[in-house]
Amino acid sequence: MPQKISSAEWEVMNVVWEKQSLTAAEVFEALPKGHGWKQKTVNTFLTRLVDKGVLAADKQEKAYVYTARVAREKSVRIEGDSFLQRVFRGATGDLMLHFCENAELSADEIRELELLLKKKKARK
Amino acid sequence: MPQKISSAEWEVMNVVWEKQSLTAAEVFEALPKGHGWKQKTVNTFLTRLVDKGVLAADKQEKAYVYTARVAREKSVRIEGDSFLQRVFRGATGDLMLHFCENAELSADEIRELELLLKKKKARK
DNA sequence: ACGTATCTCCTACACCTGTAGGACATATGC
DNA sequence: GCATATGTCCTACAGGTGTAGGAGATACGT
Repeated sequence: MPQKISSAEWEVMNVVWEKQSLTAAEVFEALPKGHGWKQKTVNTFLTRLVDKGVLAADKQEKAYVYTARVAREKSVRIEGDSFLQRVFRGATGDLMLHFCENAELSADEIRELELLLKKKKARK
Repeated sequence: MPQKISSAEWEVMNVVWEKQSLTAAEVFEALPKGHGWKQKTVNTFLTRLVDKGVLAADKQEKAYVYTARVAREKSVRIEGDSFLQRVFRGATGDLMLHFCENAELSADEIRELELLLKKKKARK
């Protein structure tokens, strides 16, 4: 039911989810520089996210404060499933192998993954 | 250099990569039913993929035969990186954990992953 | 050779996305 | 109170995407 979040909108949502509650100016400030987006552009993204029901805009004196209405986990699951279907036709194993091969993982991350796999095996 | 492949186009590419060389009608035939796409719609996707340089169209008598000009592995890497950045800000570990938690994995897949992780650890 | 089935080519159109600009309301410093 | 800064609202516009339709060329059966 939450509508699709576009690529640029994800950037915005990532900062909102992290910082919880911010004004448009604060979002602009917190965004990784390098996109080269103007404040106005960021405002557009915010408005669209509100239209999509992903953000709530709360008028405080002076300016709106934006807050997420959709949990990050939920959006990640939707986007993840979509990616999984599109690119790997739902084969999670293939997906995991791909990222496992094509990515750097810290020793810690590897340990954590091994643990998770062990638990998964045990649960069978 | 290959342009972005849209969601519907991925479906098409998936069958082309699998079957190697097909006509528009064959692609249409091979596509998972349930999209409800008309032949004309599929044709549009094929044309656009040719424009993007992802497919080659080869005029045989009667009809064009389409073939991939870009290796699946390459497109998967590009799309994968983009997804990784967008949703997990580049944190592969988080991505892996997400799919590990949210997905069914066969015993075989788990074994294979464990093996890969072990190799990765060894290579440090 | 003629009708019929195929295929391709060109065209369309609405909605989404990235990218803002300008007008107008409002708060703030002095 | 007035100029200035800040924020919101509405508008725009080109390129990408999903979704085809119709016209015209071509091959095929008889």
